[in-house]
Amino acid sequence: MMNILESSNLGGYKEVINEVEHQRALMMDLHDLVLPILDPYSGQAKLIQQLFEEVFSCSGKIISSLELGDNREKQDILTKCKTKGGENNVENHIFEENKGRGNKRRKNAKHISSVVTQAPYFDGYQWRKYGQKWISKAKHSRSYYRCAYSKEQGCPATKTVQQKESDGNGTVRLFNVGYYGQHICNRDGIVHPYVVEAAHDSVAIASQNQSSSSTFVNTDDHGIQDESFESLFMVPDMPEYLTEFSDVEMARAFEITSLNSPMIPEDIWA
DNA sequence: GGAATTTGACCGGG
DNA sequence: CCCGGTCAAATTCC
Repeated sequence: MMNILESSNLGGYKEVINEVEHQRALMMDLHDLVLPILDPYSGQAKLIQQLFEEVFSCSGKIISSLELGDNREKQDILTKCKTKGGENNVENHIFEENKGRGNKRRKNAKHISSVVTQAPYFDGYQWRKYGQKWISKAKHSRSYYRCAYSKEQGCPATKTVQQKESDGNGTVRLFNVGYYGQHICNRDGIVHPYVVEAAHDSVAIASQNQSSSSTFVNTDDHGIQDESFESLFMVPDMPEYLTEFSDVEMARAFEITSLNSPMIPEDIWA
């Protein structure tokens, strides 16, 4: 481990990051197996949820700091090893320009980390969707979220979620989740799962967006059918942690995300 | 009626 | 000029 960290080649951190991400994916599998068999109303279930939450929080932080180290290292090497011209300042600009241009557009926030997960909505933060795009020839659209407290607290954190093109294994849906900008919002201001639970009783959250997106049926050559299934469980407004696992609807929704439910149209690209 | 989402427009970098 | 990130009007949801 230390050897890897100390190594000066570009792949050093990446290896560790990959391992942690793998660990994360395994934890997610475990999570998906365990949650359904728990009695949602038992205190035990809450405790287990909490433990999962903490584990994910930890690995998230590890990945985050490793990515930062990785970026720093890459920049180092980039500045040492010359390349063509002033062109590679571009990367530096992205890192520093947060104030340079006073205006909004374009990645003003630097990339923090990327995670591959089965549960892109479970990361302990609340997000609000602000966009969705079909990316080049990707099979799935990418959704854009910003911190739910971006307005009240000016939190610059954003994230993108895009389903990975499956690498043959058809049983698991993986999502690429990219995080940009550091959270500056007050964590105390964030409602915790258990509070939320008490606050509003169970609703069929997972189905609330279906109707509105049903207009999005297109028989183009671009697997747009995907979109209809994505809307089945891509619940932009849902709290991004496990919280609602205590209610049956939510547990079912997550089941859909992780298992290949027959209710979900097959990926026509598979 | 307010809040959140959807979706096409817009913008800017490469 | 294309691509992808963001805006914002329209729409939906509660």
